[in-house]
Amino acid sequence: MLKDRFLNAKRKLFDKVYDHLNDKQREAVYTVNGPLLILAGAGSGKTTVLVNRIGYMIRYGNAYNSERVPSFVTEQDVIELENALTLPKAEAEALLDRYSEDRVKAWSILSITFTNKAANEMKSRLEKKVGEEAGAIWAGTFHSICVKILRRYGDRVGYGAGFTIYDTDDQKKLMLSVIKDMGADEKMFAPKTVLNFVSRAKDKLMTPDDVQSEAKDFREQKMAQFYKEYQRRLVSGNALDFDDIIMQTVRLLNEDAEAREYCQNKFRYVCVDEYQDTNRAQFVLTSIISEKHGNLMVVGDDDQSIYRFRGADIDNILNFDREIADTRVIKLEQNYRSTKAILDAANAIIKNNANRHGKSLWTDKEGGSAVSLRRLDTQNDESKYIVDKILELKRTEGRSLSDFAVLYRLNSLSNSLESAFSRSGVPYRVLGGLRFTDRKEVKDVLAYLCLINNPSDNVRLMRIINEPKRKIGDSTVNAVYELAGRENESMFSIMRNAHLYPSLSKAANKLKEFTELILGLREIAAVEALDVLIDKVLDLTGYRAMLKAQDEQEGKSRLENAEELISNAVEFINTHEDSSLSAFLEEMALVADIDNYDPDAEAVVLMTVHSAKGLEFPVVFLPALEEGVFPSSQSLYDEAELEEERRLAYVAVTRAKDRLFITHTRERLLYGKTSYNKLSKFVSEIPESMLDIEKGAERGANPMRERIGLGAFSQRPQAQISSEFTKRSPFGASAYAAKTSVPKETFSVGDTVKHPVFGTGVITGATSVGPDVLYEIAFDSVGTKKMMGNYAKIKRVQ
DNA sequence: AGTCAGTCTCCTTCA
DNA sequence: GAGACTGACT
Repeated sequence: MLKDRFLNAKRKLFDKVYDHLNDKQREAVYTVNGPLLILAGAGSGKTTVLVNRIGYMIRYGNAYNSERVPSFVTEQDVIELENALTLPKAEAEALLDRYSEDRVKAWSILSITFTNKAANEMKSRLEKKVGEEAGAIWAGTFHSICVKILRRYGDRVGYGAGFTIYDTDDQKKLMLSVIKDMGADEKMFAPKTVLNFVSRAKDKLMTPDDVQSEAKDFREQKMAQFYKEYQRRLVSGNALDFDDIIMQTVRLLNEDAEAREYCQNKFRYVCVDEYQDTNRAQFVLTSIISEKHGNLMVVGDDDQSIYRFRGADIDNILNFDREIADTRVIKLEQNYRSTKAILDAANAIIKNNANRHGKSLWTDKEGGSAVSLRRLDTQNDESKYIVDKILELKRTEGRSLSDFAVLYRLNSLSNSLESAFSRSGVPYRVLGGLRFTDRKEVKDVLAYLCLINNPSDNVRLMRIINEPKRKIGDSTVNAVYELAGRENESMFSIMRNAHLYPSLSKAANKLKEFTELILGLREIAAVEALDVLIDKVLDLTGYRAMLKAQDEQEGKSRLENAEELISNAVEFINTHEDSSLSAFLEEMALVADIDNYDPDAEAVVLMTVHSAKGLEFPVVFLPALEEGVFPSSQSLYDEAELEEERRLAYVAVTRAKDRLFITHTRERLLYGKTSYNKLSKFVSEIPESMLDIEKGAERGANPMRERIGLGAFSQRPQAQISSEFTKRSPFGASAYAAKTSVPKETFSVGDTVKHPVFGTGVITGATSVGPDVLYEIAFDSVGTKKMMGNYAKIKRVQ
């Protein structure tokens, strides 16, 4: 009796303390023990749940679900609890402190995210919620956490504590030398392709031997060999690439009992965010760490899994509850971000995917403006339409420029938008593009620092040995490289003794000079602070002088970038206990960009849909929703790829809070080719009743209409058809054929056609050539042919 | 060693 | 169509 009353009152009071959350969110917060999968739809308050859950664990342990009644509890206490419902929240919270159970120690929590940005956001929100104790939580990215573990135990799997991390650029250089040294043609095997192959293998924890034994053909055999040699060189240089950071940590935890037990004992509670983005290696990693205590919580949204191309395995989230026994699954489907009109459109799109858990977002808000669809003639018209619309909404709805975002599938689509914005003088920012640490000058200076830190780093040495020019040409570098390989020494040590090698005699002095420069800087590094060191590097290597000598604009901004590194160093010294050179280099290797996206800056923001994931904007424009662009042409004939594109479309639509504008164009210049694309199938998946098709907008080829014999533009008033259709319509505008200068039926990418000789095929390209169209047609039996529309005897196949 | 013209490629991205 | 890259030339 008393027990029931107590438990009841306690739980009621908890529900009051967390009454800013909905039922599902609260259920997630209270579920502390055991495996937990939270399927969090877009805008469903995922981060709030994560933060509140950790706060709850630390403050109350498992109090809500506990069935225990503490022995001290009297009827008085129960009455106090029952009456506490009217208390202010802070007092109710304090009262519940008395009934906390198995409180979780902050240091036993491991919280993993994908990006530094997310990790930092998590840290600062935890600090607000939990206070000082939050500092003890291990919150970081997969990579930063694994590096921490490897710095401690890496020697058990052959990595000295001072290991270096290779970025994509370093990897490319290393792989190129592997391919060349193994006598293969780098045109047949592009380093990028081989690296991608290696990266996918490492994502799945496959060693070179695993890959070798599974190789399907000669090509894969060969790439497995490159992988093997590439890996050998990484290890001998005490270096890891990004994928190694995860894979070698898994290997360490599998092979070394002490390291495994350390992690398993320490991290009693493991939380993983953005779980739909994890790859196999990351799945295994989190499984091992949480194996002992079984408290693994993962949060994600299978409908927002958009990183297949970089190894993310959607099966991790789809099968989590099947792979891990007794998993509790909680779906967060209430959306607090978008209007009903926008959510309905998003649901209409995503429900066409077969491979998903199945969620449907809802909101208790009613209405909202319908999603707008507009068709324009060219991409310049499209850009102008967007700019004009923004100015119009700014005027009529009093919106700020920071309310608007333009999200596109391809970076190259930003060009025409950018010129429209700058022509009209509307402030805008393009996100993405070249990152700070990707700039050549920044990489060069970092390469100097790496070499100072670790002189046996051949890849970095080759990067800067002749930068600025020291008259050490390729032939000399190659000679050093070969000697180093033969003598099994680093290039640096060969160069120090250059005079001993006859083949280097001519360059010996210059090589020696270079090593002395680096050794001198090493001495400076030992006594001076980081910022001073970088300044000296710029001076003593002649790098600063080189940039100053360059033509004004370019050199000046590049020098600014290089010097920005000094500010980074100062910042680093101020915020880190260990401000050694190696600690700084590690930070620079792991931290992508200083995140400078300021959501309040008074400017329209332009970015890819991928980079917009996790963000939200009051008004969103989605240009180029066309077949072949979005969905991209590479995905048109592959169901899994197409589902991925559909998820991307879902992400795009769910970024919008109030208004969504979709546009497409009659013709588009892409990769130097004019293409005529149909409206994206994703837009066709939205019921017409949900769309506000603006005057002049059309739905494109609708299979239903074609079947019943209506042209795609049959509803279009005749008067408006004039000019833009005197050319040709991408939609097979047979109804207007007589009006156009091209008397023949026209086709667009994706159409199936029949040729009297070659049989059936699919249009893969359509380029306007004077008054005619040059089609590229992939025939089923004879491969791809190019033919002119006016002369080719091709017919549409239904 | 540096310059220039011709060639090739081209999606999305984080650590 | 732009940018990266290559190879030949000075």
